[in-house]
Amino acid sequence: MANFLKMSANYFCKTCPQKNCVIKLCSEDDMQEVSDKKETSIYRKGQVIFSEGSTVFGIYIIHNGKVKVYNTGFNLKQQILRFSVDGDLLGHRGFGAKKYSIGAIAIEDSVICFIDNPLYYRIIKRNTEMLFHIMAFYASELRAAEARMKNLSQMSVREKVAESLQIMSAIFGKKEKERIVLDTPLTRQEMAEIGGMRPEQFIKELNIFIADKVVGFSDKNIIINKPHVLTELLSIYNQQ
Amino acid sequence: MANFLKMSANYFCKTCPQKNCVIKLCSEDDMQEVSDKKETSIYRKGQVIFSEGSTVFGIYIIHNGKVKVYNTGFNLKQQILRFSVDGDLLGHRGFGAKKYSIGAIAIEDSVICFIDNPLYYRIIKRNTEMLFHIMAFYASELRAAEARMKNLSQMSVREKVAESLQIMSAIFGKKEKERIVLDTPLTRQEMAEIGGMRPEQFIKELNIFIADKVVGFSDKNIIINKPHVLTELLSIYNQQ
DNA sequence: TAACATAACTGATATGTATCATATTCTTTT
DNA sequence: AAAAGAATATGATACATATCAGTTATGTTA
Repeated sequence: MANFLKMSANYFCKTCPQKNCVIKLCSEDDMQEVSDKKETSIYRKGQVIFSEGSTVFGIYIIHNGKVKVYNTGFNLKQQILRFSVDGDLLGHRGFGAKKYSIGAIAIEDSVICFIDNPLYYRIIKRNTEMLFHIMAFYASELRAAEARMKNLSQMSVREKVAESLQIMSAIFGKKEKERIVLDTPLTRQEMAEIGGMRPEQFIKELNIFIADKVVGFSDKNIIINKPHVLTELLSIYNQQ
Repeated sequence: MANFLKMSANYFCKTCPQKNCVIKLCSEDDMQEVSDKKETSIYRKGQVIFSEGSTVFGIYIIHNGKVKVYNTGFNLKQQILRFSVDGDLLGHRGFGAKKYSIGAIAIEDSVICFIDNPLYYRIIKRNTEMLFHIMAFYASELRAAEARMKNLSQMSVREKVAESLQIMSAIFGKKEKERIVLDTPLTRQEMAEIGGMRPEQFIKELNIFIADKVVGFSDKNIIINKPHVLTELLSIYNQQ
């Protein structure tokens, strides 16, 4: 972990380059206190950050990296609820609860800061701007969760695959002219879990998109050749 | 609306009997200010409180009554996201947004207080206890939404009907010994929309529960004769 | 009370989805 | 480089669900 020690010099909140972090909305004093007391760790790809049923001790903020937030159903079938990326809060669903109802796993090497509850509670009491930002974040996540709830119950497998591709585009996509390259570490299984599908279903529909030239491959990456086709397919769900 | 004027005497926050209202967590001064500036209205059964796409001006609190919160999918298929009852916040998903992404309709005559955003923002800034209560409420709603997201994508129609019956029990159920009487104004269509189903599906599965004596009728009310059968059927989704 | 409109219910059928079995490709390990 | 294991892919089949058409019941209005 020499790597960790070398990097940790960047983890003073004041000089931290992560501009999306909510701690940036704190007063100078509070930012200093967080800087002193937070614990910053590296999570390797596949490593568990917290798991379903484990105790809530505080809140996490992603310095950099990517995390999948999931929930295990019966017979171990998982549903991916959300991806969290640089600057995102993580574990905020646990606010006011004793145990996490969901789990979080790093899907690439990630640097994540942890702030314990007593400190977190103190700073949100004192920093209105940060607080409003967090409340607005909760509200937007609630809207997103409910929109997906409706979508999952109404979409066909084909549409779920299209939506999953769009969600992955937002997280992993790199634009190349018209095309979007999905450089993602996700397995087909995990891609299927975004839309609550089986891997076979995902693969079959994906291959239909490939036959239609909407999607392609390059260096084993999925390439979305015609993003607008997906957008049109899903437009009936996204209007307003 | 003479009825309204007569009742409005009860709507001074200080003397209001609604103990679950978050305003009860405010300071005396703030409660007085809310009491003066809020607008209390009666919504008749079926009346729209706010609709999808309408502008967010503030927040609602249910003095008494019952409200369905829904989202319209394509070809007008609706998904009921949640029921809100006495003391609940309503419209809080709109926090930080310009427009509502969801709609709310009274499903029985309801008395609802409205607080505009400037006032709401002022009081949550100043009242930490209220604020923490609201944040915990957001977190719990997020957990509930995500749990239902998983359930909707994994449950069979039979299980969705069982879950819908449980959800209705929590809102409309009156316990009579072992049995639960569902005295609800919901149509079959609306019951189906709780679980994202078609009314035919709901009715068919409901009748199978009736054939199995798990559910029955009395005075046109649905009676859940054996609540434990539903609980067992859903136990695989609720463990942890 | 009759007529109408809405809601509730039933059955048949087509479509879509889940599951299983198996084949192929890729990746990792020795 | 060979072998083993994992991930990906494909096809066949059974099952569940969606949809449609039509019937019965209920409630509302004139």
